[in-house]
Amino acid sequence: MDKYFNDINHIPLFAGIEKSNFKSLLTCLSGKLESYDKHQTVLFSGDIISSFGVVISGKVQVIQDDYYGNNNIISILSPGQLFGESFACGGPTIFPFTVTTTKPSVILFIDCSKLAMPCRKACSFHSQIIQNLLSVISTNNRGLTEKMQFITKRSTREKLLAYLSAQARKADSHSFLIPFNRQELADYLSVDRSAMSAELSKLKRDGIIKYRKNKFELCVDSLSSDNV
Amino acid sequence: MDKYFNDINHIPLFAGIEKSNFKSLLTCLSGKLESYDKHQTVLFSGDIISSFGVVISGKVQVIQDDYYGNNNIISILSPGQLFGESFACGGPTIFPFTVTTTKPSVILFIDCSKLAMPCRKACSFHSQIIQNLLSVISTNNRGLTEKMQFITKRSTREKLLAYLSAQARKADSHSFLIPFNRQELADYLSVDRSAMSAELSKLKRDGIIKYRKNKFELCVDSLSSDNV
DNA sequence: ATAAATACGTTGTATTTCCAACGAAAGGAA
DNA sequence: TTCCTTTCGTTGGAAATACAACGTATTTAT
Repeated sequence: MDKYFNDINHIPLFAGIEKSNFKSLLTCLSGKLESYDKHQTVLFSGDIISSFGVVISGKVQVIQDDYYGNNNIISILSPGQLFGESFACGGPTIFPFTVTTTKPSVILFIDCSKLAMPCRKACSFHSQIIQNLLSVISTNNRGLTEKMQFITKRSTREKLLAYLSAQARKADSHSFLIPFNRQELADYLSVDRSAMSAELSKLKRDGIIKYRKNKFELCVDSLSSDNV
Repeated sequence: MDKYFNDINHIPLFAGIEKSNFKSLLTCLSGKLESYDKHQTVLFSGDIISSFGVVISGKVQVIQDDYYGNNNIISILSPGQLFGESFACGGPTIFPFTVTTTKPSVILFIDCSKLAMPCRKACSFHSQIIQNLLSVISTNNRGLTEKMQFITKRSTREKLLAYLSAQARKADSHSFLIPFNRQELADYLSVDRSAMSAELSKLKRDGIIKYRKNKFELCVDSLSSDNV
């Protein structure tokens, strides 16, 4: 069991937790460790969950099977990532996705209701975990909110400009690197890659942006609202 | 001051908190009440915040001014709603929106770092608040995730079908009511209203859905993945 | 170094969406 | 009732997107 916990500090949920405290923490939260083979189902869509999962090792997929029987991959999770947290933390809720392993995996389940309750021992790491969980969910939230701003734009051009200007703002510079290649950027903005590529060319031709590979630059002299 | 807190139980963050405990709770969390006139700025974009706001009375707007100087309304908040929570709860963070009042408003600010810490009095409502906050943020998260599933579809037809089948699943029935009129649905799915209306008609003509006003029905005999 | 694979831009066509405008239907107010 | 407002569906033209296909550059593997 110990072997799994060598790098718990790389897991955002356990940031700032002493490794020596970790076992008692698990007891305190009644964490449950489960092992799965490849292609096993961890959670079924429709399950009512009050605990969330932490991927300790392996790899799992979160899948949505819709009304028409199509399977959509919602996300692919690597060690350190959570699933079900925003369902379990709102009281027992129906979980609308199916979680399956794509590699042999070890998963830690933590009961949400145990979390918020102050434990008898008033352990210091207890409040740390709560803060971490709040932080993880909040970060997730910010990511979704930000992405929403881009995707809700109607045209590819607007989506690109919204995305690029947000990156420029973050970098606090006209020029900046983006962490995506073209296909990934297209997926992120949910547009067609080739159409996006064409639109990028047009933006360049129009003198609004410059780019080369994943280095982009917003042209200052184009900063009028006409372009958006 | 008391006048503001007559219906704190309608505020999700304070669900389950006894009104009699409320004052000591505020002390415990060092909550700060602030009053604003109409059209005052509550938070400036770029502010570093470690506390979030609870709209007690009035009405406020959350606005994003982008790189090109355009103002986009992110959300309009009524009493009981929060802002800044997913920024403040991830440690002190730069807040990328501007918050302004559109009516005279009273806002309660709560420091996030005070929340997670167990207080000296080990008050019971403290853990209740944490659970509530987790619940609020989680619910927000679920809403964003769900909406994302619809909006990331490429065509209006797919967006509609994804949305409608999700509603059908929630209602656990082929027929169900939706809480939007056409314009609101179009805004939610971020498509053009008239184009959406046309697409709805086409879906009806194709025998895939039936609808009248805001009552919709998915036709069972059309449940093949060909339509999606 | 060579070959294979991947990433990227371009183009043309078929679809789809947007946008503006209009009329019909439904609902509310006087 | 009558008038006014809002909601909704429809249509047509302009614009944008998706999709498939292809050539080139760049990267990775052998």
